Amino acid sequence: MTEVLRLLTRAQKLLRAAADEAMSRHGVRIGQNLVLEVLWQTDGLTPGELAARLQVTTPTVVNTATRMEAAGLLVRRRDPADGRLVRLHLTPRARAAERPIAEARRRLAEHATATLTDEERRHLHSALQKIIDQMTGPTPPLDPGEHTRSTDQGGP
Amino acid sequence: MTEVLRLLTRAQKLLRAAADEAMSRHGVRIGQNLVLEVLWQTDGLTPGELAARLQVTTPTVVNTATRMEAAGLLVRRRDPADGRLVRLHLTPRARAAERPIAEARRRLAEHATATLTDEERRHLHSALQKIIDQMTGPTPPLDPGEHTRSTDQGGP
DNA sequence: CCAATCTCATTAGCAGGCTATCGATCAATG
DNA sequence: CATTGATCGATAGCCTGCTAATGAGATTGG
Repeated sequence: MTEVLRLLTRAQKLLRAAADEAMSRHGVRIGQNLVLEVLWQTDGLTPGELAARLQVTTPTVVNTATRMEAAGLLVRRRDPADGRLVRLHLTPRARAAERPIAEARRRLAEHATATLTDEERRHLHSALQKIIDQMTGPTPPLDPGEHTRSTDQGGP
Repeated sequence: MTEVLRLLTRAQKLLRAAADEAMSRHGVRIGQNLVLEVLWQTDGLTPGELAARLQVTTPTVVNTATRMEAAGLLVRRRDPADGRLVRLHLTPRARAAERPIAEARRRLAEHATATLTDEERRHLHSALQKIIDQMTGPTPPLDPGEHTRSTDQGGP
């Protein structure tokens, strides 16, 4: 029963390590890749917006952005209209990494699921989705609009 | 195609967070739980042995053991026969946590897979196993002796 | 027997995740 | 207009994982 959870953890760890190794060859770490995947589509988001899309906390994005800035992958610009906001903009270096990284990602996914039939992939997909629904549905950890609220549900 | 990987990551993250939260109620964090699960069965292992069984590196076990020692969950004893070895022994406090934590783990696994049929669980299990086999078998991520040096695949 | 080597645990330092807190800025209200 | 409250990024500090380098102790070869 709990065996499935162990397999899930193990599989995810292997995939994460493989992804990190592949992307590191292009100067991008696994956590940075998540930010890139969003910014490649929509440049100039704020840390908070990114955190919401990536389902991580704002400090995680802030720290990752700092490392990416040091690596020359993005720059911070204060929003002229709202001084609280910081907008993250990709550099040409980050844009240049898009193709090879997307390709590496595709190859990894293909390799990992190479021994699965299409039906097995569909089954896997739906089973994972059910688990996610079960974990997020009955006890929603996030309210739309609210972000990273604590899990405290007891009254005041 | 890469969607399955995303779902896998997301599911694992949700489960990990839920497990950590549940175990924290018993004074045990998620990483410490892994060590406990092994030591409950076989007390007095060394950090290296534990690392091998848990499929993590030795420093990870050493650091976790240090935190667990501070939390009063285990004690370090030098092996009398071989001064290089350190044996990790559980305290009564760690033994007392076995029941409630096993129970919490069981409940979590049950909850997470509650909406799956037995057949779906079997499919999920085998699909994950295939991915793990694929990631560990055909292309061993590390050659013994080789050190995946990153960011430089080009010639001399 | 002693020096070189090997084996282990530890330490240092990084990445990536979290919560809690701070400081700055904006918005609303008196 | 000034104060107050909300919002947002940044910082501090923790846990968990990794690699590389250190150091103490065992083995082995000469």
